[in-house]
Amino acid sequence: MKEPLRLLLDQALERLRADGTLPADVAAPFAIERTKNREHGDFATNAAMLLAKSARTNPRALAQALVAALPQNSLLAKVEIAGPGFINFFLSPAAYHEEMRRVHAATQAYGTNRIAAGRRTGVEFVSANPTGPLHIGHGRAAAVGDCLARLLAAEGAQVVREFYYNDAGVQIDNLAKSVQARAKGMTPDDAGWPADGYRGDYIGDVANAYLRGDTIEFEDHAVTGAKDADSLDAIRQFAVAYLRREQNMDLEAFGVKFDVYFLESSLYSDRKVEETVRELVAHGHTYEEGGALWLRTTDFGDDKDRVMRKSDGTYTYFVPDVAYHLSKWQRGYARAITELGADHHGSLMRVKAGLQALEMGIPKDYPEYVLHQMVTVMRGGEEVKISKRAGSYVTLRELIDEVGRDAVRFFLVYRKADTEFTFDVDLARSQTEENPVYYVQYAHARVCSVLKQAGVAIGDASTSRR
RNA sequence: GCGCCCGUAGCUCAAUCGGAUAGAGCACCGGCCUUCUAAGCCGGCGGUUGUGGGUUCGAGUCCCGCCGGGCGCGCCA
Repeated sequence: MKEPLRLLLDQALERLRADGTLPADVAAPFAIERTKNREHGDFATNAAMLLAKSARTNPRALAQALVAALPQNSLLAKVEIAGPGFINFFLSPAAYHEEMRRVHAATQAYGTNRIAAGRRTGVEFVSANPTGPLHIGHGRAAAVGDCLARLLAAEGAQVVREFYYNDAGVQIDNLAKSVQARAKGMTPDDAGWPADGYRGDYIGDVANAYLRGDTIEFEDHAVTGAKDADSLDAIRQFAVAYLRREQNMDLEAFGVKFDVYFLESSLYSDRKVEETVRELVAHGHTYEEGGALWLRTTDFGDDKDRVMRKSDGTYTYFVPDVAYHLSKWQRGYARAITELGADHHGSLMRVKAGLQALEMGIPKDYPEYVLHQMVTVMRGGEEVKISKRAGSYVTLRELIDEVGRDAVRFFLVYRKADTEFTFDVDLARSQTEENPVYYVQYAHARVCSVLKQAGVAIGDASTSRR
């Protein structure tokens, strides 16, 4: 509806330029907005306020001229000038009828546009380490990231949903050691339990499956438990496969599908990490000190330099992260969006600094970050504490089973991503008007009922599960 | 101590690029069931936008200080 209004205004402005009311060369990025207040009509524009100065008149007088110059049309019932020089548009019933016809004709495509037509856009989200079941925080990431991807697609972008697996490195070692300890009959409170081991009960499940020789099938691989508690390598492979499959099942239950699962380990096997380091060294943004290789991130706005290669020869986590984001650029993502928990915001600066230090013409704001704040779970009026000691937390799967997929997704995108959020399980489950999900469902039921009473066939839009 | 995010009605939160009288839901108070679901509708009450300055025609929004909360600050990820 803004487009026809903009067209009318453009014509009016053209007339004013033609008759000399406005200088021939002025243009202003005026806005057409929905009004906040019904008394101000349906839409309003600030055009007169923005152009008054160059017309050498006051906003209200210019607004008068603009309104007088508007072409005749059937969309507008009334046009008023108000306040400091706003022009308020009141739509005619015919305008609404016309819009209804457009909705009906466009069906699912209604409201989409081509702003980002064909633009290759990578949206990375969740990216949980395969070291345990997904929790509510991952759920927020999944819901926010998936909505973002859908919105971008609705703008015509060519969206790729991407999940980055940290399947190499210390955390995975800790996982393997934990499963091994379980397989050897230890429990987390025993003296010999790995120092940074994972303590959750699921570790025992993984160990049992491994010892039974279960076969894990996922993403067209299959891994079979070797039953050998001494083979840390076999355990690692099995455990990662087991937990990746679990996470994939959680995500599927949540209605989120990824196009690319990108493995950190591939960055090593494809020599991308090496290549990245070589380029950074070649461009002179590194130095050696204390047996370690440092990246001069302070050249790019960081508050201190960061170690890239530790004195033991291994890389710190952000180096593959830079290599990963470089690969996004090399794979042709004109736009890359990385959705992260706010507790990782410290890594933003490093990754961006790394990309800039490569001197490959990657834009300064690449990638774009979307951060979400922490989620806490309330049940029975009390916060459900995450027990680090027991390794227990409320899993995404439990929440989906308990309150339903759509309700969980609804609540997780109901608030801005950058404010902390408390998920009240009892509220989400309640069948009362305090539960916004219930309220929305009721509205849907009423619409269906009205259509039924009217004898109108219920089409795709109203029977869609979405 | 430093960095990032947040602070708006009793509660949970909106407020588009800095624009009009800061809006919703819940809660509370009052009205409304012979016809589409009362799981509802209508009305009312409710605000020093944490606080003190600044910028300007105009600030919840931008800048500086302070107060309060969260997260981060490793040759961990």
